[in-house]
Amino acid sequence: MLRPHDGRRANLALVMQSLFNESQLTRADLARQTGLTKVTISDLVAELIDDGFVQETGLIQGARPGKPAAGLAVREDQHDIVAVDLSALDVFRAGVYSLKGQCRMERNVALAGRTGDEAVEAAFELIARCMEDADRRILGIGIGSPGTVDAEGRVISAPNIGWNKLALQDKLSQRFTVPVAVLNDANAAVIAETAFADAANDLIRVQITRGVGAGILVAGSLVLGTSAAGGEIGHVVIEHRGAICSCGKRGCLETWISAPALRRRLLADESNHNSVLAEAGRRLGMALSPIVAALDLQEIVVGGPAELIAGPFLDACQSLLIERTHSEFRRDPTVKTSTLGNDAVLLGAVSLVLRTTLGVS
Amino acid sequence: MLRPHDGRRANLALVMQSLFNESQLTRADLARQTGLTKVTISDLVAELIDDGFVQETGLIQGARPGKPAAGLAVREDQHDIVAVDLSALDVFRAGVYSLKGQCRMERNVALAGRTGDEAVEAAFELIARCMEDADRRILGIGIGSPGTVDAEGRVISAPNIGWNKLALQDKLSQRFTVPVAVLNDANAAVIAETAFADAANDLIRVQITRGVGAGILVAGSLVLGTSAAGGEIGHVVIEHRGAICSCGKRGCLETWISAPALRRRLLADESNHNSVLAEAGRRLGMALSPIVAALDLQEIVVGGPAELIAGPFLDACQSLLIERTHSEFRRDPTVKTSTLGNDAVLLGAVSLVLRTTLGVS
DNA sequence: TTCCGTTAGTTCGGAAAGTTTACTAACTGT
DNA sequence: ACAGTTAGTAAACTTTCCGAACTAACGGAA
Repeated sequence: MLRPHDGRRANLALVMQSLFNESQLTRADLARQTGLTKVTISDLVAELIDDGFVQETGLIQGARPGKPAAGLAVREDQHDIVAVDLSALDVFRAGVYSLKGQCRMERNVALAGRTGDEAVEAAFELIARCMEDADRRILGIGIGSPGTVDAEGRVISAPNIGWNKLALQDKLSQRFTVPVAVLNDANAAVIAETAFADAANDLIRVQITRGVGAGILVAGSLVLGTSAAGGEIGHVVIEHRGAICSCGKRGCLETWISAPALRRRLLADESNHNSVLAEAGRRLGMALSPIVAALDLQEIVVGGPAELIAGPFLDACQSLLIERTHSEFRRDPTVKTSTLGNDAVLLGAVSLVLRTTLGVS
Repeated sequence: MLRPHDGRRANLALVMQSLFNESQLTRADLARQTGLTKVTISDLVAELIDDGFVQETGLIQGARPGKPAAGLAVREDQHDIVAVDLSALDVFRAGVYSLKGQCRMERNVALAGRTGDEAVEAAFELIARCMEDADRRILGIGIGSPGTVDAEGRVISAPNIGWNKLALQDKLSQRFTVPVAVLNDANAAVIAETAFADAANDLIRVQITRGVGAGILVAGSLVLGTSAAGGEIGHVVIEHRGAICSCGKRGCLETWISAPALRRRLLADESNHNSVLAEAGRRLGMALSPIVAALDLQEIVVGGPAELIAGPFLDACQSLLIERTHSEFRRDPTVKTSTLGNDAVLLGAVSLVLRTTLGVS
């Protein structure tokens, strides 16, 4: 159902989105951009100023007739966001971030082999520490979790931490008074690319670590999938002659290009460093080409160890992708390394909170 | 921007959607299903009855205490929809359809080699004939066109018919007074499967004719893509050792499994009928497996000549898909033939009008 | 047979949100 | 000085939804 209230929220989000896109706007600018009337914009802006999300930045003097306009900008000194990355093997990372994605505090906790409820407890304590140390109001808590996470923030299955059907978002919502949002780590990372690295709105972001996962954006929306397994491309068989995978199948993408698999291959064939990497890049391209064509993607972002992916690996991946999907009706896709480094998931958690609370993406 | 009016439209759509899903509901049922209050529902229903979209079907007598409820149902004798399929090689097909997808009139026109503006003219005349012959108010005109079609209903490129950047939707809107919506044929077909054949909301539908195309639904939304080329999987290279394709590449999916290619292969190897078909089915499975995994799809629908696709072709496709994407976290995908036959695009055009005018999908 | 509880639906007054219209404020250029 | 232009606000009105109280119609128990 849609109450008048929801329309208001959508329009507030529209204003915030415009203000996030440009560094400074006037009420008149906002009216023109959004299509709402000046009156409504004034009212919306007043509410946003009241809530501390927007501030006036003084009069804008211009060499034009008419009353000088009052500048408006996102206010960054009132609210912060707690972002959490649970995807690393041995450490839970968290931080207090500004609305624009600047890290203001960092808090980590070593996992030391803890799994199941103990790991949940560790995450709770880490977040509580962030909340206590924060010196501004916390807009919300965003979390990137390993495993499959459904639309309600339940971790359906995360074998490495031993989580099963864990209602993480619900539990955290009860414990903390601010909004909480949980997302799969790869999905968090992909929204970070659009929010903080100017990536496209139709995008796939592949993360290469111990395994291989991906997050997919279609028209700016995350692909969650029927079983919350959207983007899980690590266990697609690329060629049935490959090595046996931990999942039981043979020749999964992970057996070709996961970081450990790649390092093994490099050790086994030290003289042909580049050709080993290029071969792996082509394998990734084989997996991606049907996806790129089907979703009509122009941009692929890859995250992972730079010494593995930057260079021959991505070059070969892009070449093969173009070779296999070139069409006169579409621009050829480009394959880039992520510029967000190790913080992609954390920034994704920030973006997640911005999405769910302010409607900004 | 979102005016109060838009919220109203969304709530009207919500009511219509519920009424489309079940054959009969009461105002009280609608209030419970939608979350809106009885008062609002009564108001919305009154408007829908006024506009001829809903009718009361008499009191429902039940063995329960309380006032007997008045049944409500979608009214089918007031509005019809004009659906058009421009995707066939030599004929433009059109029809007048009821809101529930029943064909009430059929009108076709032989193309006789006409292309470009002449073909546009032929389509206009065909639609005009349908509008004149219709005996009920026309809710809208829905069109499935070959080629790439963008979100504004412009045919970006349809080589066979000689159309380029043709603002088909705009032109038709100016000529006819009712809403017009244009969609790519494969995209029309896939929304028909969910609307009229009970298919899932996450779905890919592959059409095998002279070429190979697909329509993709993610969470009920069509994948249009950056260049309006979403679903265009016909020219993904499956194996570089294949035949040379009309697009210039080698080993495109079309060279393996398009209807003409398949028929050629069957003729060339008549003794191994089934294994030729199974081999082709596996090729389709190779193309689909990364897509199925990435989008977490559980359902694949294939349309095309039954003598080619029903049987070994689809069996092999499904086997290979499961072989390559099986995961303990996901149900294995099923591959089905379309039950809509040659009318998939026409029914998709009907569904398109229902989507754009009533918000029903 | 009466009366109470239950369910369906409407009437009425009010709150929220956005619009139109008319206004004030403050500047540029002639 | 004054006309034209742009930014922003004030007041009245419209649309839309809701809560509370109401009417309508039924089954079942006293």
